[in-house]
Amino acid sequence: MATSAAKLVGSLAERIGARILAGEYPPGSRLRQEALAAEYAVSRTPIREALRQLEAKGVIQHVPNQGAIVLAPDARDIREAYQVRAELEGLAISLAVEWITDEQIERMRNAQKRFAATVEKLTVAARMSNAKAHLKNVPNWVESNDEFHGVVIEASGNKRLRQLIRDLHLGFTRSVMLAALTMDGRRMRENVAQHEAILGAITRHDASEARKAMTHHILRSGELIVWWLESRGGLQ
Amino acid sequence: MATSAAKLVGSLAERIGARILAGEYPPGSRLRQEALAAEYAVSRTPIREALRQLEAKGVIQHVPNQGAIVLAPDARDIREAYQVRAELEGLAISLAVEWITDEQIERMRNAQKRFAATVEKLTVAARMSNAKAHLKNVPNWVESNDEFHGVVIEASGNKRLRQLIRDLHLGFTRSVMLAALTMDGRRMRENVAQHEAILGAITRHDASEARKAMTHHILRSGELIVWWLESRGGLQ
DNA sequence: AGCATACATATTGGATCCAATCAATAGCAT
DNA sequence: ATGCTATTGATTGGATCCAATATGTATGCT
Repeated sequence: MATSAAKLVGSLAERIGARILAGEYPPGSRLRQEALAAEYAVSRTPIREALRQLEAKGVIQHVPNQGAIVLAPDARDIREAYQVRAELEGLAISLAVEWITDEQIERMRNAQKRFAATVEKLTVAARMSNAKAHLKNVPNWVESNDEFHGVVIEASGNKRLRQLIRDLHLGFTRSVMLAALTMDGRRMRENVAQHEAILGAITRHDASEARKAMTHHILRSGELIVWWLESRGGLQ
Repeated sequence: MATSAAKLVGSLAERIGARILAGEYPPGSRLRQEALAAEYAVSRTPIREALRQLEAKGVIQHVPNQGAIVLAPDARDIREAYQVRAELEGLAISLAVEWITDEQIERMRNAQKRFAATVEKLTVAARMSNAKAHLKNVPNWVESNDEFHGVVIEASGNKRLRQLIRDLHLGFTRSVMLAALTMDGRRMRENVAQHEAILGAITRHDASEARKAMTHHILRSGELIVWWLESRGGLQ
């Protein structure tokens, strides 16, 4: 019974990776092959191959006779990754400026509208310490932010660049990032303003200004996350 | 008899990757698990895991019921990769400028001396169509060039950046690149001059100038390789 | 009680097994 | 001959097996 699904291993790696990102397999925890095999109703063989892929992508660490451990990046790792990400997305937007279509700009504008509206709601939720309203709006924050950045990367037309940026995101449990980025009203509005500046520059097709705005935006977000992590003693 | 070597799979992936880079498994060729297993005197299991790692790193492509194929990047892929590499090494040097030690600058200066000397010999070899002298000097070209760029990346102090740049190099059979870069005296001297400019800027600790020189240098090399490939109908 | 040692169990890692799929060849009809 | 079909052989892919190592627990000693 070789392969019922098209690419089982790839799909397993994706699903496991997603759950790491979601924090369901927390940083530092061990991934037992037998348990994963049972969970996904397959044998250990494809699980092992999926884990090797995640290892190659830097999501997990493989200790010789001990198995796979979800990596727990420290402040320095995050600072390094954001430095690189700022640079790559800076490149992306400087390329995108030349090739972006009006339709894509429109998508960014819409994403930005949703982003601003969500930030407004999150700000209110934060002010009233309304955890429920907060949780309800975080997915919208993620969606509109991803769309905004995604359009830029797509418009850059560089597939390799896209792949690298995507891989950079793996390995950081999203929930912790989000906590840092969606907790404070002032910082979130700062984010909105940065997006606005980016949107303005790209609309004017001003490559160098767009790049500057984008790298600044990402570096600032990175600093915020690092600050947040350090102020509460590490990730996890 | 679990694991005699510390990390068998990793070592296999490295060795197979090296041979791909060396062109011994040429682009487009199929990698048969059984053959590899025999070659490295192991069973198919660790081979399969190593192939999964290489797949995750973008060195090979995994077609569902057909196995692994060495990727054959086209001109566009190479252009994309060099665009990214230029950006990443640009970032690396702008960071390195701040942290580089005198000892590291000295290492760059030495590498540059060897590089210039080797280019001189290669130029003579090219002028006299002396293929033997050419082949004899290419390893020196590689070594001094790698050292030059390696010091910069090391001095950047960003490990993630280093990892990314290393992975970017995988998947391009080196021999073809080298052919493009070491064939013409004028281009090689241009390369030497670019290294000189980089060295000057980094010695003066001029970050923006160093970055400009580095990105220019790499973009130019990329163009040269693409031109070379297109003028002889694709890789391999 | 605290600590070290020894044993039992759990887990990994390579080898092997077999079904499913693909590639190649041979056979057949047009 | 050329093109199509069927069969054989090669190869992949998931499951299973067993040895080696690590982990966890119980036992004995100070």
